[in-house]
Amino acid sequence: MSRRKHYWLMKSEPDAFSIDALKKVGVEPWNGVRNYQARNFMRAMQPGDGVLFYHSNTDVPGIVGVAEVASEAYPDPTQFDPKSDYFDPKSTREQPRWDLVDVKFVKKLKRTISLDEIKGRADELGDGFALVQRGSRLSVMPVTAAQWKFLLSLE
DNA sequence: GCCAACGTTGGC
DNA sequence: GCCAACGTTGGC
Repeated sequence: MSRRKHYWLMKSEPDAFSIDALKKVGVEPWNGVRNYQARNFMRAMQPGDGVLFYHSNTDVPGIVGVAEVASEAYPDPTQFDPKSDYFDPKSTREQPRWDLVDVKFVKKLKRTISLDEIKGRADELGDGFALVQRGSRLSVMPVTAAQWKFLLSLE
């Protein structure tokens, strides 16, 4: 089954995992997502989908790079590991709660497309872009092809 | 099933 | 470090 390429935005705190860290390892399992909506978006991902890599909780939050979905969703192993911060005692191997996808480095942007700048372009992005919705804490969200194109044109 | 309490996210 | 917004938990 193939389908048209979809686009996403994924947030990471650079202290925990940055675009530079992804560049270094090449491919990384995107573990630790513990939000059902974000998980469901990952379940909808297919290899080859585009990912905007976003740095949150940092001096200048914003889009810093481009990555690519490199696997279908599969159970996040950290949910089974009692020593992990992401351990979930309610999750079992028979019935895992949390999935992840592998994410592959594509490129680092020449500059950060800051959240400030993105907010300033809200009109061009259209309503309901989850990133700039008040109070939105979603860490994985869909991006339309038009939004993808527009955001990368700002680089 | 309601909702208060609590924990987390993430901008500032 | 603060705190608003939001999701989850658990008592009832």
